[in-house]
Amino acid sequence: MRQGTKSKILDAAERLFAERGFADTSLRLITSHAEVNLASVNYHFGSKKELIQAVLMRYLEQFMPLVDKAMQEHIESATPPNLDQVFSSFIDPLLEMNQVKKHGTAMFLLLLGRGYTDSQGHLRKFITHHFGEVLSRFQDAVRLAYPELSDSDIFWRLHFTLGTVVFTMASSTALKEIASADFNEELNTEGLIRKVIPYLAAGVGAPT
Amino acid sequence: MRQGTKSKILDAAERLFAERGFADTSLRLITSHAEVNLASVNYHFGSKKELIQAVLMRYLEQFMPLVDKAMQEHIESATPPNLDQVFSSFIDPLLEMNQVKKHGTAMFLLLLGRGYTDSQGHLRKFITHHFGEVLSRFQDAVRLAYPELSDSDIFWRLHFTLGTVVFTMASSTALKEIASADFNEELNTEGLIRKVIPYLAAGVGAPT
DNA sequence: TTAAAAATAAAACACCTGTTTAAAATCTAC
DNA sequence: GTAGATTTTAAACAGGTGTTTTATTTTTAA
Repeated sequence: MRQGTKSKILDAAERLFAERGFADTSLRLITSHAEVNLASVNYHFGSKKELIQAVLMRYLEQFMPLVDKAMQEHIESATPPNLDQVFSSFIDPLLEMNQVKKHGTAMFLLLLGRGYTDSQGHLRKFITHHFGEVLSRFQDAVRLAYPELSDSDIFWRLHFTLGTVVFTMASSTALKEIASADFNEELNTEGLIRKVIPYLAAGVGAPT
Repeated sequence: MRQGTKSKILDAAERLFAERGFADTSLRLITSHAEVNLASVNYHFGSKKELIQAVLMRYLEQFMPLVDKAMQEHIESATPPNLDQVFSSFIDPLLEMNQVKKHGTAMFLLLLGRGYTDSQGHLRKFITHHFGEVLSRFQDAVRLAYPELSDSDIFWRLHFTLGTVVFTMASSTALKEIASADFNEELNTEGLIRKVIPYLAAGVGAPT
């Protein structure tokens, strides 16, 4: 066989989750698109919940080390970074997801968004459990760039930021269509990322 | 009877939608909480989709005229507004939702968030269809506050803003718990709104 | 009071859900 | 080549979904 059952399931699940969300994507839909037997999902992954985590894990374990490295560099640098630099550190890791797979960047952000907003947010716990240190390293870099900001304000503004990114990606298809019709502006994922960075940096850098 | 069937359904549906999302809330769950017959949902509202719209409509038809009035005042004012003023115009209409019903503000924003991110985004079309003029009046006020910003950038940044608000509210319960545990900071919905306004104004006002 | 309209109720409809079982097929190593 | 483990398959399981039908009750108006 060209491709193992497990990875055929992951590929189909990933596409469908991004398109329709987790709740609206049935295992039967996934397995029919993947052209595998229904029972193989439970055989290989245990449950639907674990399949969702496996789909995201494939991206996270590529993405997080790259972010971590960039934040480390900011922290260990002789001169403290500014917010634009900190946020721009996400651009390369995000675009690297396109190497992993076609439209990987958009898909990763889409999945992340769905994971954070869909029911119960069990993915939030999953992510903070597996990658908590990376997130706190990011927090450290922001603190260096804006030392006057309290820990509480850093916390809140970073979540505002996450919201902006995640929501924008979740609606990006619809938004790109409107922008294309209204402004004759064809934007790809990279263009969108570069549009949002100044917004985020200014927001986090706002006076309190 | 104390309360009509129709409004008992709306109240129960609203609470459950906000807690669990649209897809994860069944009509049977709604009707059992509302203590009405299952069939009464389809009798009074036609379908689940129309029930969702009715739940949001109850808030929107209170909220939108207030926003519209505030934006009109900015537009007709002799001196152009600044971005902080434009965004602060949302505070009162949002808090007014608490008069409509206990925890109304939080619930309204929660529902709005779910509606924008849940499947297919049919609520986005519903809102732009019913309240398109209000949204474009908001756009006009932003243009007055920041004339150098292109229409395309206004469009994108306002959607970034919507993302911030909607995502923050959708995760607000979890976030408030973390903030309470980590920073001994008890934040209510109004406090959260006042925390997010400077962030939004700075983001939209960022240089391009 | 009575006839028409509106609302409620219980039951059935047709279909979809994630998961499990048990048999068959395939692959792996001796 | 054959025994054993791994993987795939079809079928069933137990329960949930939104919606519709039919009958009954309640409300409204003449």
